[in-house]
Amino acid sequence: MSVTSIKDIARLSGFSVSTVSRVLNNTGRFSETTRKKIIRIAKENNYSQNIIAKGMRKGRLAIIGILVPDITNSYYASIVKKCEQYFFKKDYLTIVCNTERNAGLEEKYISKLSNHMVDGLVVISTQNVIRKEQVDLPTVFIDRSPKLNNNIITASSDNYTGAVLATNHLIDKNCFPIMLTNKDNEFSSNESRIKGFTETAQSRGISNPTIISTNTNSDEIYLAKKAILTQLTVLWSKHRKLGIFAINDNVASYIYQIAIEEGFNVPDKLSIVGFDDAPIAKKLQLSTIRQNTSEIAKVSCSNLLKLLKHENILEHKFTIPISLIKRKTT
Amino acid sequence: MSVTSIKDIARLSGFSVSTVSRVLNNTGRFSETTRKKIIRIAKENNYSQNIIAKGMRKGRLAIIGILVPDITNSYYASIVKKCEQYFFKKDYLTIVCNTERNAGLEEKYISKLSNHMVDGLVVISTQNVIRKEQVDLPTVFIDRSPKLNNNIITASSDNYTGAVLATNHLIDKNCFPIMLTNKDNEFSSNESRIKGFTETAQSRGISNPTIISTNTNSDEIYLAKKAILTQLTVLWSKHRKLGIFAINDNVASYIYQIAIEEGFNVPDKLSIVGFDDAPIAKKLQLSTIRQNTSEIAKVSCSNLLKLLKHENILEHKFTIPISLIKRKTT
DNA sequence: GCTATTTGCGCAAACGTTACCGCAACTTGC
DNA sequence: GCAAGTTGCGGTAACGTTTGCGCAAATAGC
Repeated sequence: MSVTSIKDIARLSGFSVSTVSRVLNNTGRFSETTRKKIIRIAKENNYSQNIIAKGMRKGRLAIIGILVPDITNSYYASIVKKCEQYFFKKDYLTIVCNTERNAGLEEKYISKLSNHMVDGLVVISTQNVIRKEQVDLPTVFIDRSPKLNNNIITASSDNYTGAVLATNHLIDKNCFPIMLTNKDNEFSSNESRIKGFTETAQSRGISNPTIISTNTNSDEIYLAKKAILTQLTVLWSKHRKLGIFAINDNVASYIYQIAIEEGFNVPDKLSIVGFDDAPIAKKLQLSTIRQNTSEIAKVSCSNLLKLLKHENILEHKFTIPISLIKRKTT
Repeated sequence: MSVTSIKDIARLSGFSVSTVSRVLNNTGRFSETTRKKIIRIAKENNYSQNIIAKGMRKGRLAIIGILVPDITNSYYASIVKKCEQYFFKKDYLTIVCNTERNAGLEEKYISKLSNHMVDGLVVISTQNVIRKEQVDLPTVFIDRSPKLNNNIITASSDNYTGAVLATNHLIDKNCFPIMLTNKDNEFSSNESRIKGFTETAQSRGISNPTIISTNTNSDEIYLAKKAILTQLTVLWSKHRKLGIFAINDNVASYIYQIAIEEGFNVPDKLSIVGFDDAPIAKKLQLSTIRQNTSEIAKVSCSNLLKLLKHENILEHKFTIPISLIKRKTT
């Protein structure tokens, strides 16, 4: 029930409020007998600190805010979960905000989180809130381009190398490389992957690799089927074996579905590499580029906490290694 | 930067702290000219309320805590997301806690969330923390058996009817029904489904439907393949067509994978119905029982808020309708 | 046995709000 | 023009902590 305050414990134990506080926080000076008595009475009365009052005094509540586009996406969920667990071990709780990539919502969330609600912020993959956020809170960005600003902390996968790995793998398997990516490629991670794809293909003597841009939202991608098939048909007239590097596993699995429906042999006629190593990739045995979400989370959280403790930050841009997982689609 | 306090605004505007507070909260009496001046000065100085101080005064921070086994699970993620969005619309923020179904962790989270950190709690599918939770906070339970206690609010899918729908559907398709479920069926949702499955089969004249219990964790289920295959082979010797009702879509998709690998024709030789309508079910075109996560979230959140406002709660057990989605595996 | 240090504890301010209460000044009603 | 009501505002207590300061008592040093 804990309706008891520190005053009650003081009254019941016969000591002053300050002595009780010192005992309970194990700071300052008090005798062993005093300690035992106060602890006993506190326990008997089921006392526990009022966190708000403590926060008021300390100026902080020990909460971290996470802005994430959509917790339902397994890649984001994986990062958020690991951040939450990391923070909890360090005695922070985590407020999660689904922003839907909606700038208006983001602003609303941020203004709610400001004013001492949270100690710091983890922001995953949002575009244009940067102005607002810098106002207030110690922040770490995940999946945002390191090049945007020099004074903010960012952590993201090594998207460029991921694309290099995928592209080389496809070419090694004698595929003509095709990249299937988002239509709205405002995300720097996308840019890096396109760059890695193009440069790798060119370095392997393929001057004109194909890039297909389409809407890749779960629902919208179903509309792109015909257009994709047309492009594939054209390419098959020139190349025996095609290799698709998809922007994520969701898209890759969709291509895989189409291949099964249409009877294209995978991987003999069409090879597929996804991105993320989401559960679906494991389930369908898709080859993919694994993003190390544990490491992304760990780097982000540890550096945010350093920021909060005003420790020296050695670097501001963290690039997390990435790896190729070979499965049945290549 | 908002280092400004209400006192600064009072000083700068020439009014008292109380007048400023009244204007800013739009309570009590003040003149229009006063209002304009104070608002202007507050804006100029980029003032915003210190949420902790306000919380101290009000006794609450307007935060809700959610205990969830694992945010990485799409069914849970979907519920958590909708709760978060619901609460945010009502001006609450949401702290998310991944409990991993670990009783020790649950207790730790709950004790962190108590002491005025959160106004209320949403608890998803945990077993034995009920004792602890009842101590403190207004709580809504999701996916817990309504029968456990009469004074707590619970919301869960109509698992019984879900099982009835699935079983009838399989029998309608001339399948001999098999249920594939968790080994540790401490969850009431599981019990209800088993009951629905058994009773339906019996009512359709099948007195001995098969129930296979195994570990259904993502990793562990891979170990059960041989045992499952053995059972299926035995049953095929007696029945032309088998129909598996799987405890969730993850398990269903695993069975589907096995069927493809082993060359069992789906749905002609083996039909499959999953549970949840997770993304994987849509992707693989699995027939399944859809849980209405939106409705579960809505009912849970709205009733928790009623509890917080001390409104009358009309009922304490909410059972959310469920539906059969027919796709390619039946 | 006297000074110097340490120990144990209490007082009170402060964190930034909100809200009750009271009091002028102004307005209304007749 | 006077009583009654209304409006606009300020003073201040309170929410439950933590913490700097001070002081008496106990202990140590020699």
